[in-house]
Amino acid sequence: MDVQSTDKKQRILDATLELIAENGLHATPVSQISKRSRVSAGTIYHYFPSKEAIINHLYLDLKKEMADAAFQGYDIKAPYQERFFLMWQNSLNYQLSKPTKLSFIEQCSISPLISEEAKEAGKRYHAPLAGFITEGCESGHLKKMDPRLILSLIHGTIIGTAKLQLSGLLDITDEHRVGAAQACWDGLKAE
Amino acid sequence: MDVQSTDKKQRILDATLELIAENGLHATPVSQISKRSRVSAGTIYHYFPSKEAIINHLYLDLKKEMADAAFQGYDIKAPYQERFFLMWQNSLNYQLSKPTKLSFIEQCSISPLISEEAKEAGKRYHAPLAGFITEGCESGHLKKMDPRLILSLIHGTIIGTAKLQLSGLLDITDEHRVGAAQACWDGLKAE
Amino acid sequence: MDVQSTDKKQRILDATLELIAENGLHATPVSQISKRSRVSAGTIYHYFPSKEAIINHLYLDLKKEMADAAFQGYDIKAPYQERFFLMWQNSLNYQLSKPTKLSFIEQCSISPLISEEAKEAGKRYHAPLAGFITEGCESGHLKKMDPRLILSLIHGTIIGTAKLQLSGLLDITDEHRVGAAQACWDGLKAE
Amino acid sequence: MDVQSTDKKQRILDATLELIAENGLHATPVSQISKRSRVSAGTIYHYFPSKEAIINHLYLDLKKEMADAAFQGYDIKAPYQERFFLMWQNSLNYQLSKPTKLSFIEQCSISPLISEEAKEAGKRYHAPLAGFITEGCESGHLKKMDPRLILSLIHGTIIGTAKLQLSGLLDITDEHRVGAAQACWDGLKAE
DNA sequence: TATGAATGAGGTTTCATTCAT
DNA sequence: CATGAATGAAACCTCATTCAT
Repeated sequence: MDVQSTDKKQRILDATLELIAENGLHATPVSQISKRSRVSAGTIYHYFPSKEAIINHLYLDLKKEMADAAFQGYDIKAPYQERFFLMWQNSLNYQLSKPTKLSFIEQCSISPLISEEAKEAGKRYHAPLAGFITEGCESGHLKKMDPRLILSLIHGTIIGTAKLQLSGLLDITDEHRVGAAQACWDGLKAE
Repeated sequence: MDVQSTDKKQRILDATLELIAENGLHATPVSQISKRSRVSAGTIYHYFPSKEAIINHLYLDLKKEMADAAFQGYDIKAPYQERFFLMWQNSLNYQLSKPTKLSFIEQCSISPLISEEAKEAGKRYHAPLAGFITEGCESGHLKKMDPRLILSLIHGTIIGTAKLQLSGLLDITDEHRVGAAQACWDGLKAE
Repeated sequence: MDVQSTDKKQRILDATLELIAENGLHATPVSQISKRSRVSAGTIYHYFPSKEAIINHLYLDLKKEMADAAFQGYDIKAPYQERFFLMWQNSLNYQLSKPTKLSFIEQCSISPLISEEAKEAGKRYHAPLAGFITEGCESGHLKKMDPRLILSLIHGTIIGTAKLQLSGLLDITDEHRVGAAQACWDGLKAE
Repeated sequence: MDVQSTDKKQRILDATLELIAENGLHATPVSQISKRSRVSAGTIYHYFPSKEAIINHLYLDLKKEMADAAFQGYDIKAPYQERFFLMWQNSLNYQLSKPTKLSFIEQCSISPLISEEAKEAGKRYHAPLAGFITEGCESGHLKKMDPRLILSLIHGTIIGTAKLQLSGLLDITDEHRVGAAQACWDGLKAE
């Protein structure tokens, strides 16, 4: 696949992401994706077998991107708490800087449009994060709870904070970021 | 509106909720709502002006129900922490016992299908909860953070926990409930 | 049929006339007729077997009314030309004073909604007018042309003048009325 | 737009015209237009944004065609009366040879289906005709009446004559044509 | 590879009419 | 007689997908 091709495929994905974030999963016909991406309807079907496939592809791309974002600047030798804060902030920053992506993921993650296969693959991207939590539990930095529950609680606080900004209810300042991360840590750290 | 009528209206709402939880906001045509509710398509439009109206109605109903559920057994004279745990558990129990409702709300809360008007009205149901948080901040039981941020963090932990069960990743036991609630409290209580 | 009944029947006819004049033959559902007439949908079907029947009834009513209107103040002993002007003016005045009726008739007279039977019956109301024209031809007051053609030409000038006002293009003053009637007479009188 | 496309668009317009003339503005569903034109329902919406748009387009097409037809063989150097007769006959011939078009226009000209915009545009096609009338008034060939009224009277006699044939009441012969045109001229010429 | 006209199944909604009350 | 909730056929229109060019 040459540059031209990669470009078109990406434009299709970008347009789909934007439109679904703007207008919703429903209300995003292929014809609009075609217009926004400047790729003809026929060509879209050259790159993807169906509309559903575009969405599943996008879903996986984003899942991977989100997982990767968390580890930006990660230093395995840093103290556990420091790494915890880094990853929490990384994740929140990602969500805040790409609101369309949060909107898309939230709409799709429940929808049956996403195949079980894609959901399964999406979970695999969580493995490093899950490992980080397990490490914390075992090393005594985190409470003795099921790591999956801890991960969900962390994720919940990040999404909760990001949605607050997304919904326009509160502008998330640096002070809010630090406070929220601290609250999350205070709740999960072993006493 | 007599009993018969109320019944039909409710059947329409129930069927819509179930179908959207099962199949997604998209992929729930009126024809299916008609079949599932055993109310003819024409009659559906006798009770609601549009499909959108059904969904908005449902959204508001659920928002109210969720807000009310939180206050079940609320005793204003109980200690603050006790009330905090009660409401956290109430909310989680609600989400766990009505997984279709969580699925529906999560799909809709971002979707442009929900009118700004309905979103606004939905927020009003949060007022008592918001008041409870503000009280905690002012009385020194909770950290000095923006009450809206605190509320979002609490909500995030509840939804995060509930989704964990909904996705089949972990069966939430009583022990998990207590642990998660405790973590939430530990993170937000004034030290 | 008592007064109450007559009243309801008339209200149905009046509402139908108004609505069709306002919104067109299409775009006038029975539900609106019901609302405007303050007669329930079910009751409408007590008075008329179908929507089509209402329209046919209305059509015949108006045809008769128009024919009658032409002869208002008719004096058989008056000179022919005087009677000609009277009837021309009567007819124009009728159309100008009841624009909804002109609008209705123009929309229906071609439509296949009007049964052949009703059209036939409508024509019978023209008999006196046709007789008046025939008389003029035979007495040498009018040109020696087919009376049906003469009647159509007269009718055409009246409708043409009335529509001019109806369309808002020109406000028909007394001077215009007289001028148009004179032109019609000048065109048809035997030289 | 290639020949194929033009062809389809025209077939849609032709089918719509025929069906409305036959069955009325109401009672002409898109499904029938699709069948008669041998263009799938979906494709119809590729060429026109709505059914209303088809009808408005048709309306304007016909208005232009009618206006153009009047001037067929027009010779500016011919005497006024000769030009008057030419245009009157041209217009009548047009209406008689295209009865579906007359039926369509008569049904639409009042209907609210035709947008104000289209009505306005339709009127512009009358400008040359209006100019011809004004010229006659100013040159002393026609009576000193409002040119708009004169035009309406002429139009009324043409439509009246054409409808006579359309309704099957009288077969319009050449003799009738000449007689009617003469009557119209006699009525409007300056004495 | 790329296009976009074409398709027809299926979406939402309307409506004339009926019937239990 | 009167009502209006109920119906389901059919209206208008959209959309994922295909295919001739």
